[in-house]
Amino acid sequence: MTAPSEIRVRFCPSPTGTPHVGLIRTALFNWAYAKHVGGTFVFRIEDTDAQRDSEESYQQILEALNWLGLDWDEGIGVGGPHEPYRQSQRGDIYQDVIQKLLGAGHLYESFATAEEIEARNVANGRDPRQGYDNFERELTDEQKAAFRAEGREPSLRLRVPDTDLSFDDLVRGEITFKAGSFPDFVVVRPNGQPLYTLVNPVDDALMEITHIMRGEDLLSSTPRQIALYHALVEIGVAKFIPRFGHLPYVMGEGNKKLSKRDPESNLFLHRDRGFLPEGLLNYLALLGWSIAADRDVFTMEEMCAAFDVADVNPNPARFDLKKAEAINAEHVRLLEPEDFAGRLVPYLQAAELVATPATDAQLEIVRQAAPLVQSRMQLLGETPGLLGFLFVSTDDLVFEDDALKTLKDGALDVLAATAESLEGVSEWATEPIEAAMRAKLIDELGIKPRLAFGPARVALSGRRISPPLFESMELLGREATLARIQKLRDHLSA
RNA sequence: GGCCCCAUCGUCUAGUGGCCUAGGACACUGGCCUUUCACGCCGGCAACACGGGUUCGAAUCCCGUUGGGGUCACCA
Repeated sequence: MTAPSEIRVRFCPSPTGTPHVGLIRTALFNWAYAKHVGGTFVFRIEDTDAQRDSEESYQQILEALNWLGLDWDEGIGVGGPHEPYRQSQRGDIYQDVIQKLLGAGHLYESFATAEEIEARNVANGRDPRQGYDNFERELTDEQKAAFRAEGREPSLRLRVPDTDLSFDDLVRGEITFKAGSFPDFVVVRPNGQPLYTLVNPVDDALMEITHIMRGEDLLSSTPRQIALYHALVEIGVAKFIPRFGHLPYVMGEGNKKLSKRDPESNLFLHRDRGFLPEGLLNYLALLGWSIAADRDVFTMEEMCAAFDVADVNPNPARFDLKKAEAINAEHVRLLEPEDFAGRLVPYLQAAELVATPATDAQLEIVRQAAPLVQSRMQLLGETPGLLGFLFVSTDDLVFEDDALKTLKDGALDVLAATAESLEGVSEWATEPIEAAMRAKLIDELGIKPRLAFGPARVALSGRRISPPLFESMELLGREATLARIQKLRDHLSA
Protein backbone atom coordinates (compact mmCIF):
# COMPACT_ATOMS: atom_id res chain seq x y z
CA MET A 1 0.00 0.00 0.00
CA THR A 2 1.24 3.41 -0.82
CA ALA A 3 1.68 6.38 1.46
CA PRO A 4 -1.38 8.36 2.55
CA SER A 5 -2.86 10.32 -0.29
CA GLU A 6 -5.58 12.85 -0.84
CA ILE A 7 -7.68 10.37 -2.75
CA ARG A 8 -11.19 10.13 -1.35
CA VAL A 9 -13.72 7.57 -2.47
CA ARG A 10 -17.13 6.75 -1.15
CA PHE A 11 -19.81 4.13 -0.91
CA CYS A 12 -23.27 5.62 -0.75
CA PRO A 13 -26.04 3.05 -0.89
CA SER A 14 -29.67 3.83 -0.70
CA PRO A 15 -31.43 1.75 1.99
CA THR A 16 -34.14 0.29 -0.18
CA GLY A 17 -33.79 -3.44 0.19
CA THR A 18 -31.56 -6.24 1.35
CA PRO A 19 -27.91 -5.93 0.32
CA HIS A 20 -27.25 -7.06 -3.24
CA VAL A 21 -23.99 -8.71 -4.29
CA GLY A 22 -23.53 -6.10 -7.01
CA LEU A 23 -23.78 -3.39 -4.40
CA ILE A 24 -21.22 -5.20 -2.29
CA ARG A 25 -18.87 -5.55 -5.23
CA THR A 26 -19.06 -1.77 -5.67
CA ALA A 27 -18.29 -1.27 -1.99
CA LEU A 28 -15.42 -3.72 -2.22
CA PHE A 29 -13.75 -1.99 -5.15
CA ASN A 30 -14.02 1.40 -3.50
CA TRP A 31 -12.73 0.02 -0.22
CA ALA A 32 -9.82 -1.80 -1.86
CA TYR A 33 -8.90 1.22 -3.93
CA ALA A 34 -8.85 3.48 -0.87
CA LYS A 35 -6.62 0.98 0.94
CA HIS A 36 -4.42 0.63 -2.10
CA VAL A 37 -3.73 4.31 -2.50
CA GLY A 38 -3.78 5.15 1.18
CA GLY A 39 -6.83 7.30 0.62
CA THR A 40 -10.01 7.81 2.59
CA PHE A 41 -13.09 5.62 2.28
CA VAL A 42 -16.25 7.53 3.10
CA PHE A 43 -19.52 5.80 3.87
CA ARG A 44 -22.71 7.79 3.61
CA ILE A 45 -26.36 6.90 3.22
CA GLU A 46 -28.58 8.25 0.47
CA ASP A 47 -31.99 8.16 2.06
CA THR A 48 -33.76 10.93 0.23
CA ASP A 49 -36.77 8.90 -0.78
CA ALA A 50 -38.94 8.45 2.26
CA GLN A 51 -41.30 6.33 0.19
CA ARG A 52 -38.77 3.60 -0.40
CA ASP A 53 -36.17 3.88 2.31
CA SER A 54 -36.42 1.76 5.41
CA GLU A 55 -34.64 1.61 8.73
CA GLU A 56 -34.46 -2.15 8.39
CA SER A 57 -32.57 -1.88 5.13
CA TYR A 58 -30.25 0.67 6.68
CA GLN A 59 -29.45 -1.74 9.49
CA GLN A 60 -28.90 -4.53 7.00
CA ILE A 61 -26.34 -2.51 5.10
CA LEU A 62 -24.42 -1.87 8.31
CA GLU A 63 -24.68 -5.53 9.22
CA ALA A 64 -23.40 -6.53 5.78
CA LEU A 65 -20.36 -4.27 5.82
CA ASN A 66 -19.59 -5.32 9.33
CA TRP A 67 -19.84 -9.01 8.54
CA LEU A 68 -17.64 -8.59 5.49
CA GLY A 69 -15.08 -6.52 7.32
CA LEU A 70 -15.34 -3.64 4.87
CA ASP A 71 -14.49 -0.78 7.19
CA TRP A 72 -14.55 2.91 6.46
CA ASP A 73 -12.52 5.88 7.56
CA GLU A 74 -15.22 8.47 7.62
CA GLY A 75 -19.00 8.54 7.71
CA ILE A 76 -21.79 6.67 9.40
CA GLY A 77 -20.90 5.73 12.94
CA VAL A 78 -17.34 7.01 12.83
CA GLY A 79 -18.02 10.65 12.04
CA GLY A 80 -15.75 13.02 10.20
CA PRO A 81 -15.48 16.61 9.01
CA HIS A 82 -18.58 16.49 6.85
CA GLU A 83 -21.30 15.33 9.20
CA PRO A 84 -24.01 14.30 9.05
CA TYR A 85 -23.56 11.39 6.67
CA ARG A 86 -27.20 10.54 6.23
CA GLN A 87 -28.78 12.67 3.57
CA SER A 88 -32.08 12.71 5.36
CA GLN A 89 -30.33 14.87 7.96
CA ARG A 90 -28.73 17.28 5.53
CA GLY A 91 -31.80 19.18 4.42
CA ASP A 92 -30.52 22.61 5.43
CA ILE A 93 -27.31 22.12 3.52
CA TYR A 94 -29.22 21.31 0.35
CA GLN A 95 -31.58 24.26 0.74
CA ASP A 96 -28.60 26.54 0.95
CA VAL A 97 -27.05 25.09 -2.19
CA ILE A 98 -30.39 25.30 -3.99
CA GLN A 99 -30.66 28.98 -3.17
CA LYS A 100 -27.19 29.64 -4.49
CA LEU A 101 -27.85 27.70 -7.65
CA LEU A 102 -31.11 29.53 -8.14
CA GLY A 103 -29.46 32.87 -7.52
CA ALA A 104 -26.80 32.18 -10.10
CA GLY A 105 -29.42 31.22 -12.66
CA HIS A 106 -28.48 27.58 -12.99
CA LEU A 107 -31.89 26.37 -11.90
CA TYR A 108 -35.22 27.37 -13.32
CA GLU A 109 -38.82 26.70 -12.48
CA SER A 110 -40.65 24.03 -14.39
CA PHE A 111 -44.40 23.62 -14.05
CA ALA A 112 -45.03 20.94 -16.62
CA THR A 113 -46.22 17.54 -15.47
CA ALA A 114 -45.01 14.30 -16.98
CA GLU A 115 -48.28 13.95 -18.85
CA GLU A 116 -48.00 17.42 -20.31
CA ILE A 117 -44.43 16.81 -21.42
CA GLU A 118 -45.44 13.64 -23.19
CA ALA A 119 -48.43 15.32 -24.82
CA ARG A 120 -46.20 18.13 -25.98
CA ASN A 121 -43.74 15.70 -27.54
CA VAL A 122 -46.51 13.85 -29.32
CA ALA A 123 -47.95 17.13 -30.62
CA ASN A 124 -44.52 18.17 -31.89
CA GLY A 125 -43.88 14.87 -33.61
CA ARG A 126 -41.06 14.19 -31.23
CA ASP A 127 -40.41 10.73 -29.84
CA PRO A 128 -41.93 10.80 -26.33
CA ARG A 129 -39.01 8.67 -25.15
CA GLN A 130 -36.75 11.62 -25.74
CA GLY A 131 -38.18 13.26 -22.69
CA TYR A 132 -38.26 16.88 -21.75
CA ASP A 133 -37.39 19.45 -24.37
CA ASN A 134 -36.34 22.32 -22.08
CA PHE A 135 -39.27 24.47 -23.20
CA GLU A 136 -39.69 26.29 -19.92
CA ARG A 137 -36.21 27.74 -19.81
CA GLU A 138 -37.41 31.23 -20.60
CA LEU A 139 -40.76 31.42 -18.89
CA THR A 140 -41.82 35.02 -18.19
CA ASP A 141 -42.90 36.20 -14.78
CA GLU A 142 -46.44 36.48 -16.10
CA GLN A 143 -46.46 32.88 -17.23
CA LYS A 144 -45.14 31.70 -13.88
CA ALA A 145 -47.70 33.78 -12.04
CA ALA A 146 -50.42 32.27 -14.19
CA PHE A 147 -49.33 28.73 -13.28
CA ARG A 148 -49.24 29.66 -9.62
CA ALA A 149 -52.69 31.12 -9.93
CA GLU A 150 -53.80 27.66 -11.02
CA GLY A 151 -52.42 26.39 -7.76
CA ARG A 152 -49.32 24.77 -9.32
CA GLU A 153 -45.93 24.69 -7.69
CA PRO A 154 -42.82 24.33 -9.81
CA SER A 155 -40.09 21.73 -9.68
CA LEU A 156 -36.60 23.06 -10.28
CA ARG A 157 -34.51 21.97 -13.26
CA LEU A 158 -30.85 22.40 -13.99
CA ARG A 159 -30.03 24.33 -17.13
CA VAL A 160 -27.73 21.92 -18.97
CA PRO A 161 -25.27 23.27 -21.55
CA ASP A 162 -26.14 22.60 -25.20
CA THR A 163 -22.76 21.16 -26.04
CA ASP A 164 -21.14 17.76 -26.32
CA LEU A 165 -19.73 16.61 -23.02
CA SER A 166 -16.75 14.32 -22.53
CA PHE A 167 -15.02 12.76 -19.59
CA ASP A 168 -12.28 10.23 -19.12
CA ASP A 169 -13.79 7.18 -17.45
CA LEU A 170 -11.46 5.36 -15.08
CA VAL A 171 -12.35 1.99 -16.51
CA ARG A 172 -13.53 2.80 -20.03
CA GLY A 173 -11.45 5.72 -21.17
CA GLU A 174 -12.74 8.75 -23.05
CA ILE A 175 -16.51 8.90 -23.39
CA THR A 176 -18.38 11.63 -25.23
CA PHE A 177 -22.10 12.35 -25.07
CA LYS A 178 -23.73 14.31 -27.83
CA ALA A 179 -25.33 17.63 -27.06
CA GLY A 180 -29.04 17.24 -26.51
CA SER A 181 -28.82 13.68 -25.23
CA PHE A 182 -29.07 14.82 -21.65
CA PRO A 183 -31.95 17.28 -21.22
CA ASP A 184 -32.53 19.65 -18.34
CA PHE A 185 -33.42 17.45 -15.40
CA VAL A 186 -35.37 17.93 -12.20
CA VAL A 187 -33.27 18.40 -9.10
CA VAL A 188 -35.91 19.64 -6.65
CA ARG A 189 -39.47 18.45 -6.24
CA PRO A 190 -42.33 20.98 -6.23
CA ASN A 191 -42.52 20.46 -2.46
CA GLY A 192 -38.96 21.68 -2.10
CA GLN A 193 -37.43 18.26 -1.48
CA PRO A 194 -34.15 17.79 -3.37
CA LEU A 195 -33.67 14.63 -5.42
CA TYR A 196 -30.80 12.22 -5.76
CA THR A 197 -29.83 14.03 -8.94
CA LEU A 198 -28.87 17.00 -6.82
CA VAL A 199 -27.83 15.63 -3.46
CA ASN A 200 -25.53 12.96 -4.78
CA PRO A 201 -23.23 15.36 -6.63
CA VAL A 202 -23.61 18.02 -3.95
CA ASP A 203 -22.48 15.66 -1.22
CA ASP A 204 -19.67 14.27 -3.33
CA ALA A 205 -18.55 17.85 -3.90
CA LEU A 206 -18.88 18.89 -0.28
CA MET A 207 -17.15 15.75 0.91
CA GLU A 208 -14.44 16.33 -1.66
CA ILE A 209 -14.71 12.92 -3.22
CA THR A 210 -12.01 12.59 -5.87
CA HIS A 211 -12.84 9.24 -7.49
CA ILE A 212 -16.37 8.05 -8.02
CA MET A 213 -16.61 4.33 -8.71
CA ARG A 214 -20.17 3.17 -9.24
CA GLY A 215 -22.36 0.91 -11.28
CA GLU A 216 -22.54 1.09 -15.03
CA ASP A 217 -26.24 1.91 -14.77
CA LEU A 218 -25.23 5.43 -13.79
CA LEU A 219 -23.01 5.93 -16.80
CA SER A 220 -25.61 7.68 -18.88
CA SER A 221 -26.38 10.16 -16.11
CA THR A 222 -22.76 11.19 -15.81
CA PRO A 223 -22.81 14.07 -18.32
CA ARG A 224 -25.62 15.82 -16.53
CA GLN A 225 -23.90 15.29 -13.20
CA ILE A 226 -20.81 16.86 -14.63
CA ALA A 227 -22.99 19.72 -15.85
CA LEU A 228 -24.21 20.16 -12.28
CA TYR A 229 -20.64 20.02 -11.06
CA HIS A 230 -19.70 22.86 -13.35
CA ALA A 231 -22.47 24.91 -11.77
CA LEU A 232 -21.33 23.90 -8.28
CA VAL A 233 -17.79 24.93 -9.04
CA GLU A 234 -19.03 28.25 -10.30
CA ILE A 235 -20.97 29.01 -7.13
CA GLY A 236 -18.10 27.82 -4.96
CA VAL A 237 -19.65 24.67 -3.56
CA ALA A 238 -17.36 22.30 -5.45
CA LYS A 239 -13.61 22.74 -5.68
CA PHE A 240 -13.08 20.37 -8.59
CA ILE A 241 -14.80 17.81 -10.77
CA PRO A 242 -14.08 14.26 -9.66
CA ARG A 243 -13.00 11.38 -11.85
CA PHE A 244 -15.64 8.79 -12.67
CA GLY A 245 -15.23 5.08 -13.13
CA HIS A 246 -18.13 2.85 -14.12
CA LEU A 247 -17.94 -0.72 -12.92
CA PRO A 248 -19.41 -3.47 -15.07
CA TYR A 249 -22.72 -5.08 -14.25
CA VAL A 250 -23.05 -8.25 -12.28
CA MET A 251 -25.29 -10.42 -14.43
CA GLY A 252 -27.59 -13.26 -13.55
CA GLU A 253 -28.87 -16.13 -15.64
CA GLY A 254 -29.45 -15.32 -19.26
CA ASN A 255 -28.44 -11.87 -20.33
CA LYS A 256 -30.03 -9.83 -17.65
CA LYS A 257 -28.62 -7.86 -14.83
CA LEU A 258 -28.79 -9.76 -11.54
CA SER A 259 -31.98 -8.37 -10.06
CA LYS A 260 -32.90 -7.86 -6.45
CA ARG A 261 -35.58 -10.45 -6.95
CA ASP A 262 -33.02 -13.08 -7.85
CA PRO A 263 -32.03 -15.12 -4.78
CA GLU A 264 -28.43 -15.21 -5.95
CA SER A 265 -28.26 -11.48 -5.48
CA ASN A 266 -29.06 -11.66 -1.79
CA LEU A 267 -25.93 -11.32 0.28
CA PHE A 268 -27.50 -12.76 3.42
CA LEU A 269 -28.64 -15.87 1.63
CA HIS A 270 -25.04 -16.57 0.76
CA ARG A 271 -24.00 -15.94 4.32
CA ASP A 272 -26.67 -18.26 5.61
CA ARG A 273 -25.61 -20.98 3.21
CA GLY A 274 -22.16 -20.79 4.66
CA PHE A 275 -20.03 -18.49 2.57
CA LEU A 276 -17.05 -17.09 4.39
CA PRO A 277 -16.74 -13.31 4.15
CA GLU A 278 -13.26 -13.73 2.67
CA GLY A 279 -14.47 -16.34 0.20
CA LEU A 280 -17.40 -14.34 -1.06
CA LEU A 281 -15.35 -11.15 -1.28
CA ASN A 282 -12.62 -12.99 -3.18
CA TYR A 283 -15.16 -14.25 -5.67
CA LEU A 284 -16.81 -10.86 -6.05
CA ALA A 285 -13.40 -9.31 -6.71
CA LEU A 286 -13.04 -11.66 -9.66
CA LEU A 287 -16.08 -10.12 -11.29
CA GLY A 288 -14.33 -7.52 -13.37
CA TRP A 289 -10.86 -7.78 -11.96
CA SER A 290 -8.05 -10.29 -11.55
CA ILE A 291 -5.00 -10.28 -9.39
CA ALA A 292 -2.75 -12.20 -11.77
CA ALA A 293 -2.85 -14.34 -14.89
CA ASP A 294 -2.55 -17.64 -13.07
CA ARG A 295 -4.14 -17.01 -9.70
CA ASP A 296 -7.59 -16.48 -8.34
CA VAL A 297 -7.48 -17.21 -4.64
CA PHE A 298 -6.17 -14.39 -2.50
CA THR A 299 -6.67 -12.54 0.74
CA MET A 300 -8.18 -9.09 1.02
CA GLU A 301 -4.80 -7.82 2.10
CA GLU A 302 -3.33 -9.07 -1.15
CA MET A 303 -6.19 -7.55 -3.06
CA CYS A 304 -5.69 -4.15 -1.47
CA ALA A 305 -2.02 -4.28 -2.31
CA ALA A 306 -2.77 -5.01 -5.95
CA PHE A 307 -6.05 -3.34 -6.76
CA ASP A 308 -6.21 -0.47 -9.20
CA VAL A 309 -9.44 0.68 -10.78
CA ALA A 310 -7.56 1.18 -14.03
CA ASP A 311 -7.27 -2.61 -14.27
CA VAL A 312 -10.98 -3.21 -14.01
CA ASN A 313 -12.41 -4.99 -17.01
CA PRO A 314 -15.34 -3.12 -18.58
CA ASN A 315 -17.40 -6.10 -19.65
CA PRO A 316 -20.33 -7.34 -17.67
CA ALA A 317 -19.70 -10.47 -15.61
CA ARG A 318 -22.03 -13.29 -14.81
CA PHE A 319 -22.39 -14.34 -11.21
CA ASP A 320 -21.41 -18.02 -11.25
CA LEU A 321 -22.47 -19.67 -8.01
CA LYS A 322 -20.47 -22.81 -8.73
CA LYS A 323 -17.25 -20.90 -9.03
CA ALA A 324 -18.12 -18.78 -6.03
CA GLU A 325 -18.52 -21.95 -4.00
CA ALA A 326 -15.27 -23.37 -5.28
CA ILE A 327 -13.43 -20.21 -4.29
CA ASN A 328 -15.11 -20.33 -0.92
CA ALA A 329 -13.99 -23.93 -0.47
CA GLU A 330 -10.40 -22.83 -1.01
CA HIS A 331 -10.76 -20.30 1.76
CA VAL A 332 -12.38 -22.87 4.03
CA ARG A 333 -9.29 -25.05 3.65
CA LEU A 334 -7.03 -22.10 4.30
CA LEU A 335 -8.55 -21.44 7.73
CA GLU A 336 -6.55 -22.25 10.86
CA PRO A 337 -8.10 -25.32 12.55
CA GLU A 338 -9.29 -23.43 15.61
CA ASP A 339 -10.72 -20.66 13.50
CA PHE A 340 -12.47 -23.13 11.25
CA ALA A 341 -13.97 -25.01 14.20
CA GLY A 342 -15.27 -21.80 15.68
CA ARG A 343 -17.05 -20.85 12.50
CA LEU A 344 -18.88 -24.16 12.42
CA VAL A 345 -20.73 -23.54 15.67
CA PRO A 346 -23.32 -21.03 14.42
CA TYR A 347 -24.36 -23.39 11.66
CA LEU A 348 -24.74 -26.27 14.10
CA GLN A 349 -26.77 -23.98 16.33
CA ALA A 350 -28.98 -22.89 13.47
CA ALA A 351 -29.76 -26.56 12.87
CA GLU A 352 -30.44 -26.95 16.61
CA LEU A 353 -27.84 -29.66 16.94
CA VAL A 354 -25.84 -27.62 19.38
CA ALA A 355 -27.19 -25.49 22.22
CA THR A 356 -26.93 -21.70 22.35
CA PRO A 357 -24.59 -21.06 23.97
CA ALA A 358 -22.82 -24.29 23.18
CA THR A 359 -21.76 -26.50 26.07
CA ASP A 360 -18.10 -27.21 26.64
CA ALA A 361 -18.67 -30.83 25.70
CA GLN A 362 -20.22 -29.80 22.41
CA LEU A 363 -17.42 -27.41 21.65
CA GLU A 364 -14.92 -30.14 22.33
CA ILE A 365 -16.62 -32.43 19.83
CA VAL A 366 -16.68 -29.65 17.27
CA ARG A 367 -13.03 -28.96 17.86
CA GLN A 368 -12.10 -32.59 17.35
CA ALA A 369 -14.41 -33.20 14.43
CA ALA A 370 -13.54 -30.05 12.51
CA PRO A 371 -10.28 -31.32 11.01
CA LEU A 372 -12.14 -34.31 9.63
CA VAL A 373 -14.42 -32.18 7.50
CA GLN A 374 -12.40 -29.13 6.62
CA SER A 375 -11.43 -30.39 3.19
CA ARG A 376 -14.79 -31.88 2.43
CA MET A 377 -17.05 -28.89 2.42
CA GLN A 378 -17.46 -25.89 0.19
CA LEU A 379 -19.94 -24.08 2.38
CA LEU A 380 -20.17 -23.96 6.14
CA GLY A 381 -23.85 -24.73 5.78
CA GLU A 382 -22.89 -28.32 4.98
CA THR A 383 -21.79 -28.78 8.57
CA PRO A 384 -25.05 -30.08 10.05
CA GLY A 385 -25.24 -32.74 7.37
CA LEU A 386 -21.68 -33.82 7.85
CA LEU A 387 -21.38 -33.67 11.64
CA GLY A 388 -24.97 -33.94 12.77
CA PHE A 389 -24.60 -37.60 13.72
CA LEU A 390 -22.22 -36.61 16.49
CA PHE A 391 -24.90 -34.54 18.17
CA VAL A 392 -27.95 -36.78 18.04
CA SER A 393 -28.72 -39.77 20.18
CA THR A 394 -28.65 -43.26 18.74
CA ASP A 395 -32.40 -43.36 19.13
CA ASP A 396 -32.86 -40.20 17.11
CA LEU A 397 -30.42 -41.17 14.38
CA VAL A 398 -32.17 -41.86 11.10
CA PHE A 399 -30.75 -44.04 8.36
CA GLU A 400 -31.25 -42.19 5.14
CA ASP A 401 -32.59 -43.97 2.12
CA ASP A 402 -29.70 -43.24 -0.19
CA ALA A 403 -27.35 -44.57 2.46
CA LEU A 404 -29.35 -47.73 2.96
CA LYS A 405 -29.34 -48.25 -0.79
CA THR A 406 -25.56 -48.63 -0.81
CA LEU A 407 -25.80 -51.67 1.41
CA LYS A 408 -25.35 -55.02 -0.31
CA ASP A 409 -26.78 -58.39 0.67
CA GLY A 410 -23.92 -59.28 2.96
CA ALA A 411 -24.27 -56.12 5.04
CA LEU A 412 -25.82 -57.91 7.98
CA ASP A 413 -22.94 -60.36 8.18
CA VAL A 414 -20.43 -57.57 7.78
CA LEU A 415 -22.03 -55.66 10.65
CA ALA A 416 -21.92 -58.73 12.84
CA ALA A 417 -18.25 -59.18 12.10
CA THR A 418 -17.65 -55.48 12.66
CA ALA A 419 -19.26 -55.63 16.08
CA GLU A 420 -17.26 -58.70 16.91
CA SER A 421 -13.97 -57.10 15.90
CA LEU A 422 -14.78 -54.00 17.90
CA GLU A 423 -15.48 -55.98 21.09
CA GLY A 424 -11.83 -56.83 21.21
CA VAL A 425 -10.53 -53.29 20.95
CA SER A 426 -8.95 -52.38 24.27
CA GLU A 427 -7.97 -48.77 23.63
CA TRP A 428 -10.82 -46.97 21.88
CA ALA A 429 -8.89 -44.88 19.41
CA THR A 430 -8.64 -44.52 15.65
CA GLU A 431 -5.57 -46.69 15.11
CA PRO A 432 -6.60 -49.72 17.15
CA ILE A 433 -10.13 -49.55 15.75
CA GLU A 434 -8.87 -49.57 12.22
CA ALA A 435 -6.39 -52.33 12.95
CA ALA A 436 -9.08 -54.51 14.52
CA MET A 437 -11.54 -54.01 11.71
CA ARG A 438 -8.97 -54.60 9.01
CA ALA A 439 -7.73 -57.75 10.66
CA LYS A 440 -11.21 -59.16 10.92
CA LEU A 441 -12.92 -57.95 7.76
CA ILE A 442 -10.14 -57.59 5.22
CA ASP A 443 -7.50 -60.07 6.28
CA GLU A 444 -9.60 -62.81 7.85
CA LEU A 445 -12.82 -62.62 5.86
CA GLY A 446 -11.29 -61.27 2.65
CA ILE A 447 -13.94 -58.60 2.16
CA LYS A 448 -13.13 -55.68 -0.11
CA PRO A 449 -12.60 -52.43 1.82
CA ARG A 450 -15.56 -50.77 0.18
CA LEU A 451 -17.93 -53.52 1.24
CA ALA A 452 -16.26 -54.00 4.59
CA PHE A 453 -16.49 -50.43 5.83
CA GLY A 454 -19.60 -49.18 4.11
CA PRO A 455 -22.12 -50.73 6.49
CA ALA A 456 -20.38 -49.32 9.55
CA ARG A 457 -20.43 -45.87 7.97
CA VAL A 458 -24.15 -46.05 7.44
CA ALA A 459 -24.65 -47.37 10.95
CA LEU A 460 -22.75 -44.55 12.59
CA SER A 461 -23.84 -41.60 10.55
CA GLY A 462 -26.99 -42.76 8.84
CA ARG A 463 -25.58 -41.24 5.70
CA ARG A 464 -23.83 -42.21 2.53
CA ILE A 465 -21.23 -39.54 3.03
CA SER A 466 -19.51 -38.96 6.33
CA PRO A 467 -16.21 -37.93 7.84
CA PRO A 468 -13.51 -40.64 7.89
CA LEU A 469 -14.89 -43.78 9.51
CA PHE A 470 -12.42 -44.75 12.22
CA GLU A 471 -11.97 -41.22 13.45
CA SER A 472 -15.73 -40.88 13.61
CA MET A 473 -15.95 -44.02 15.71
CA GLU A 474 -13.40 -42.70 18.12
CA LEU A 475 -15.32 -39.46 18.51
CA LEU A 476 -18.61 -41.23 18.95
CA GLY A 477 -17.23 -43.55 21.62
CA ARG A 478 -17.41 -47.29 22.02
CA GLU A 479 -20.87 -47.43 23.49
CA ALA A 480 -22.63 -45.33 20.88
CA THR A 481 -20.71 -46.97 18.06
CA LEU A 482 -21.74 -50.46 19.10
CA ALA A 483 -25.29 -49.34 19.82
CA ARG A 484 -25.60 -47.88 16.32
CA ILE A 485 -24.23 -50.98 14.68
CA GLN A 486 -26.82 -52.96 16.59
CA LYS A 487 -29.50 -50.49 15.60
CA LEU A 488 -28.70 -50.94 11.92
CA ARG A 489 -28.63 -54.72 12.29
CA ASP A 490 -32.08 -54.55 13.86
CA HIS A 491 -33.27 -52.26 11.14
CA LEU A 492 -32.00 -54.50 8.34
CA SER A 493 -33.35 -57.69 9.77
CA ALA A 494 -36.73 -56.22 10.56
C1' G B 1 -36.37 4.84 -31.37
C1' G B 2 -32.21 8.66 -29.60
C1' C B 3 -27.93 8.41 -26.67
C1' C B 4 -24.19 5.47 -24.27
C1' C B 5 -21.49 1.00 -22.97
C1' C B 6 -19.67 -3.94 -24.11
C1' A B 7 -17.60 -8.07 -27.39
C1' U B 8 -11.17 -13.97 -25.86
C1' C B 9 -13.05 -21.25 -24.04
C1' G B 10 -20.12 -22.91 -21.47
C1' U B 11 -18.66 -19.18 -17.25
C1' C B 12 -14.88 -15.63 -14.81
C1' U B 13 -10.56 -13.97 -16.85
C1' A B 14 -4.75 -13.30 -18.65
C1' G B 15 -3.35 -10.76 -22.87
C1' U B 16 -1.95 -3.15 -23.92
C1' G B 17 1.59 -5.10 -31.94
C1' G B 18 5.97 -10.00 -32.29
C1' C B 19 7.13 -14.12 -25.88
C1' C B 20 0.00 -16.72 -28.50
C1' U B 21 0.30 -23.44 -32.58
C1' A B 22 -3.82 -17.76 -26.93
C1' G B 23 -2.28 -18.89 -20.37
C1' G B 24 -5.08 -19.79 -15.57
C1' A B 25 -9.61 -20.88 -12.79
C1' C B 26 -14.74 -22.86 -12.38
C1' A B 27 -17.77 -26.33 -14.82
C1' C B 28 -17.57 -30.81 -17.68
C1' U B 29 -14.59 -35.14 -18.49
C1' G B 30 -10.59 -39.57 -18.48
C1' G B 31 -7.14 -41.62 -14.88
C1' C B 32 -4.26 -42.15 -10.19
C1' C B 33 -4.76 -42.08 -4.85
C1' U B 34 -8.54 -44.06 -1.48
C1' U B 35 -12.75 -46.95 4.14
C1' U B 36 -17.47 -43.19 1.78
C1' C B 37 -17.32 -38.19 0.17
C1' A B 38 -13.77 -34.90 -0.52
C1' C B 39 -8.60 -33.18 -0.83
C1' G B 40 -4.34 -33.94 -3.76
C1' C B 41 -1.90 -35.36 -8.40
C1' C B 42 -1.76 -36.35 -13.89
C1' G B 43 -4.51 -35.77 -18.59
C1' G B 44 -8.62 -34.11 -21.97
C1' C B 45 -12.48 -30.95 -24.12
C1' A B 46 -13.08 -25.82 -25.19
C1' A B 47 -12.42 -19.15 -27.27
C1' C B 48 -9.92 -14.22 -29.99
C1' A B 49 -18.32 -12.43 -33.11
C1' C B 50 -17.88 -10.95 -38.50
C1' G B 51 -15.85 -7.80 -42.46
C1' G B 52 -12.53 -4.23 -43.97
C1' G B 53 -8.22 -1.51 -43.13
C1' U B 54 -3.10 0.20 -40.65
C1' U B 55 1.53 -2.69 -40.14
C1' C B 56 7.03 -6.61 -42.04
C1' G B 57 3.66 -8.57 -38.24
C1' A B 58 -2.88 -7.87 -34.96
C1' A B 59 -6.66 -11.20 -29.99
C1' U B 60 -4.14 -6.58 -29.28
C1' C B 61 -4.72 -0.12 -33.19
C1' C B 62 -8.72 2.22 -36.64
C1' C B 63 -13.53 1.90 -39.29
C1' G B 64 -17.90 -0.65 -40.26
C1' U B 65 -21.41 -4.73 -39.44
C1' U B 66 -23.75 -7.93 -36.27
C1' G B 67 -25.00 -9.25 -31.51
C1' G B 68 -25.82 -8.15 -26.35
C1' G B 69 -26.71 -4.59 -22.45
C1' G B 70 -27.96 0.01 -20.17
C1' U B 71 -30.39 4.63 -20.13
C1' C B 72 -33.92 8.28 -21.56
C1' A B 73 -38.54 9.52 -13.75
C1' C B 74 -40.84 15.07 -9.64
C1' C B 75 -36.40 6.43 -8.01
C1' A B 76 -31.62 5.88 -6.55
